Amino acid sequence: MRESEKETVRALPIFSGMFQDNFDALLAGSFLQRFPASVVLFSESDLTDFLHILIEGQVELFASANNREGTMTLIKPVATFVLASALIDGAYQMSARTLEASRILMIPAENVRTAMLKDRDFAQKAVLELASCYHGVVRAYKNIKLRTAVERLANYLLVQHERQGTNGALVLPVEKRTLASVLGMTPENLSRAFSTLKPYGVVVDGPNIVLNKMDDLKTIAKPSEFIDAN
Amino acid sequence: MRESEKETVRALPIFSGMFQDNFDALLAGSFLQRFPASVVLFSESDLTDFLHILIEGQVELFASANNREGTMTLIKPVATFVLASALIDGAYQMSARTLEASRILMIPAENVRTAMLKDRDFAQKAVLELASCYHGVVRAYKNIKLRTAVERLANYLLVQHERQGTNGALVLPVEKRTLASVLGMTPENLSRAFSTLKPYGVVVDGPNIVLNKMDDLKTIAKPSEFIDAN
DNA sequence: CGACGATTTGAATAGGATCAATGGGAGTGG
DNA sequence: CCACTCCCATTGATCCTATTCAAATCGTCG
Repeated sequence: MRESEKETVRALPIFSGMFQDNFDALLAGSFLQRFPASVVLFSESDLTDFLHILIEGQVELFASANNREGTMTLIKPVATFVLASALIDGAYQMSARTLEASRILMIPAENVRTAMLKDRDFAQKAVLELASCYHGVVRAYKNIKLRTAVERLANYLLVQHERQGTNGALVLPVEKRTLASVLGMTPENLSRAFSTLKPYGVVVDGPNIVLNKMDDLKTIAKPSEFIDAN
Repeated sequence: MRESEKETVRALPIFSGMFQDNFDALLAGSFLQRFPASVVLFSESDLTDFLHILIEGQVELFASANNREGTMTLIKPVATFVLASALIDGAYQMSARTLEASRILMIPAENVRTAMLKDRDFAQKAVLELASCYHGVVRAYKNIKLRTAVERLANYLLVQHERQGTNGALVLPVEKRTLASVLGMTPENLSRAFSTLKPYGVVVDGPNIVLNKMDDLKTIAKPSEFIDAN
């Protein structure tokens, strides 16, 4: 890993308060690796060797069962993933693949567990991160259990709209087929869900979305502070 | 709290390795409270005042949106709940109600955060507990996203069957209406799912279930190590 | 140009929910 | 002890949501 990159990593919130010795020990045996798009990084049954930190690119965490496959969540830079698995020392529980060419910092799980014990600041931040991830999955679980497909899409659009500046338009950050999987539906059904939202002022042109009737859209979406990410 | 009860609590795995001073500080301001059945303990929007530990009884964590309600998970003694919320110092994110008369140890969330910083053994165990809860929600999320209602029921029966001794029979530990909510379906649909499983050797008599064709049941259930709890 | 994959649309089907009605305990009060 | 009530569970009928299968369009890339 280059020195400049090491400094970038060092500046990440989760590492920023660590003692230098502990940080160096944590990164011993770590490496920053480049992956092309559409590469499987690990499978849910693999034993957790590394805590991953996505520096650049995009990663999908997904799961399979029967013959079905579903997106668990999308990871965007800069963020850790599979922290829980790295702490528990078992299987990853989720599979991962790159959606774009990506750079990923891979830290031996063993080092993470050691650092948790040695460095109080790191332990504190890792715990908060983990608790936050927990609430993230809880939100996703509520989302799919308590809402219909159209409601999930409507709320997704509202969240993206806010994140992208609340200016009446937004751009889908992923392919529609991936979005469908994130929202727990088939690509065909996503197409139809967009059609259903047309009377609510949702205009679709490829990845470009315009929201013309925010009030109507919110009426059908019924957004909830405790489901939709801030 | 009585001395005998305090000792029971002290012996719980999550506390067993704590220094006595830290344990005493953690329990300062805590109380063990009795609740009758069907009482709401807190709502998802409430600020997290306490880490809860269910000593006796049964508790349901649930969530609401639109006009719908869904069970997130059931808590059985002895187990902590809302650990993540207690660490983050925000809203509970889930609501809770007793399903039976219950005794619950309530520890001020502030104390938990302090203990995490002061006591390494407690911090270590709390982190593992949290990571384990995280994987629990991930499993639930996979379960509902990748399986049909009948498959969820079939796998639920297989898990309960193992937990209860793998002797060809099991007893449902909750009312069917609650089970339906846990499995993400309506009570009517649960009834029909049981009917669907009849040709697979599932005989239902109230809460008593007999499994006569384990192989057939497994064929339709397609159990997965990474979805179904051990 | 031609192949491939993403997206959309249509038609048919399956999975679940809703509404309504009935039967069956458990608990209550007379 | 019995009648009554209430709630759970089951069953039927119907409706709605979402998936599947098929086909057409479109854009990208070699």
